[in-house]
Amino acid sequence: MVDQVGSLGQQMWDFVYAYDAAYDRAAREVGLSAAQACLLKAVAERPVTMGELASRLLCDASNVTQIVTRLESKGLVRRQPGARDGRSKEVVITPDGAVLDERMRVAFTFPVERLGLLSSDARDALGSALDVMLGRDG
Amino acid sequence: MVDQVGSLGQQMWDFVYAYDAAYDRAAREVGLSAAQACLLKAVAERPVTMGELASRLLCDASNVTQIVTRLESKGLVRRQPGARDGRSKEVVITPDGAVLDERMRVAFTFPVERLGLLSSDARDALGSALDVMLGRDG
DNA sequence: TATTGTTATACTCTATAACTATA
DNA sequence: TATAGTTATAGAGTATAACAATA
Repeated sequence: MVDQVGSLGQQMWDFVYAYDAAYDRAAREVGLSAAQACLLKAVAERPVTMGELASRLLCDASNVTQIVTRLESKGLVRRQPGARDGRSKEVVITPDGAVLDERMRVAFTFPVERLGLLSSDARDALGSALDVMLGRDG
Repeated sequence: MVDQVGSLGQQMWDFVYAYDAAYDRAAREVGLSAAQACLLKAVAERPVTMGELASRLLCDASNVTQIVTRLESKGLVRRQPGARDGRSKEVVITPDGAVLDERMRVAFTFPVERLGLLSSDARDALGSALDVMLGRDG
């Protein structure tokens, strides 16, 4: 059992390694860093405050300030005053930003490619395993 | 089917995100950056040349130079002349480095923790799926 | 001449501490 | 006074270009 976990641990490492590398490559293909692509993705769903971005990206607020400033200077997002709280700011994606986010999703072929190698049953099994490991059932 | 892949893609994203965050946290716990921990892990197996490290870490050689220099200044690795080729250098782990690498493995509890949530059958299924997605059979 | 590694440089990511403005 | 965000600063990761030493 320990050996099974050990070997699985190595496979998991290799897979995450390949996943991260592919994400980084895709981001650079569209002219972004991985961190920028990540933030753009978060903002693409809906406007998000700076603080919320820091929470979701698991980093310091001062870091978010800089990444947003860079994306803003590229015209991909803009800051707007927070809805209720005069202190807060929301980051909103621009049309150009939405286009680039979509290009990024297209460029990041890794997940679809790899999942496409699995049988339907294997996909089901993988989905169940990920649910459990993410604490989403059981 | 497309929806299945889409949902699975999100689960995969979430899992990789959690994995990366956990690795980063573990590295910081032992006083390393993720990149430093990664290089130390590579060198822990056996001496590796600078160029080989660049290949394995998927980065430029000049980057490896800097990371190795930092690890060397912490006394965790050392450079030694290459075996056959007088131009090359091998990076060798020191006793202190080996201790820290082991501490890192202990600190990085994420894989074992999460795999421990799975049944034996689910682990088998996950292992098979990863093999296929990593192109290691079929 | 080609290759291994380093140096110089520049940009990005990241965090800490001090600060401004608002609550 | 507490909170949201920014600024200043510093260390680390990263790549490109120019370079040294060796093959």
